[in-house]
Amino acid sequence: MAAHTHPRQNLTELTARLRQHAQRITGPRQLILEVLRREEHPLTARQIHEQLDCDLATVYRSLRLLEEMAMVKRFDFGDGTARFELLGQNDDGHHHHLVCRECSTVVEIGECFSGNLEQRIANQHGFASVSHRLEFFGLCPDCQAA
Amino acid sequence: MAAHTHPRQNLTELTARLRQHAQRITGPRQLILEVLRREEHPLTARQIHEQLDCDLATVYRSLRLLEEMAMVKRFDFGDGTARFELLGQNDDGHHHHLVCRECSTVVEIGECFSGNLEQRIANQHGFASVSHRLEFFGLCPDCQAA
DNA sequence: GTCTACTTGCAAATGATTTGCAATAAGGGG
DNA sequence: CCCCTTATTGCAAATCATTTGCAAGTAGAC
Ligand SMILES: [Mn+2]
Ligand SMILES: [Mn+2]
Ligand SMILES: [Zn+2]
Ligand SMILES: [Zn+2]
Repeated sequence: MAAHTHPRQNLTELTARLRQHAQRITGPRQLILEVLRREEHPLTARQIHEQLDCDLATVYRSLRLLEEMAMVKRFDFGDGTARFELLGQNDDGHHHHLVCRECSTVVEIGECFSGNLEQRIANQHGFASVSHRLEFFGLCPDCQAA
Repeated sequence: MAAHTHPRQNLTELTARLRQHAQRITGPRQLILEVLRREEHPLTARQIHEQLDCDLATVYRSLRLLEEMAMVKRFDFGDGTARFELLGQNDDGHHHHLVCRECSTVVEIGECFSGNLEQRIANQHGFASVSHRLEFFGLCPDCQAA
């Protein structure tokens, strides 16, 4: 399956990755990875913190580190709060979401528009290493009823 | 031309729109519209404020009002700061940007992927009134050289 | 010109995220 | 297993964008 599948890696594998980057395997870091490993949708730092027993600042610092190590990916739903998802071993994690404007339900979206468009835009303006950020918003089935 | 064209409306026209919404034509509101009218790229509340002589809070309040009146559109480049563009009379302002990751240069992009994809995603998950937010990021010609 | 509701300025409050710093713990070497 | 150096943590304070309470000011109707 695609990007929105649970990275089925175990903690051992994850700590191995941490070690590779010459980082220390600390309690908070392992716990954060465990929490993320169980979720299928991106979590906010606060949501992660609620399931843990360490300082919020530590959660933020760890997430930033894990992001730099490409072990987690940051998403932005435009509500001023970052969300994070665990990345698989050799996964760049590029994918999108469909978010309910009413209840914030999240649906993982693997599809994307043809890379053609992005390439054309890059060429057209002489930009290099172009990437994009795309999220969909709408009303989920439940919220349409209400 | 497309969405990224200057709304060539004059202030009279703009104040007329304000009046339609039973809002008062105040100094700050006119000034904000004047500032936005001269720009071709989205501006932050702070940037607008720098060109004015009223309180920053007033700028935020006015922008929110103008947004609700569909006279300005809010954009999010993922840097935690909202940006605003003036909207043309009957323009929903839907368009995208290509932003340099290095110097923040902005290029207006009128193109978009086929509405087909959006429709398919909506149907597939039973969502209604689906819209999307899409921005491109890359290295502009200048920043590639350096 | 008067009157009233809508607006503004100013200061304080918010909320997410970051940072300084002293206390603490991880992992290599002995 | 102990020690030592250095990375990491907890806590509190600082940032930053944006919002909000409130008293003073003003646009627009009469
Ligand atoms: Mn996802
Ligand atoms: Mn634009
Ligand atoms: Zn919903
Ligand atoms: Zn650039």
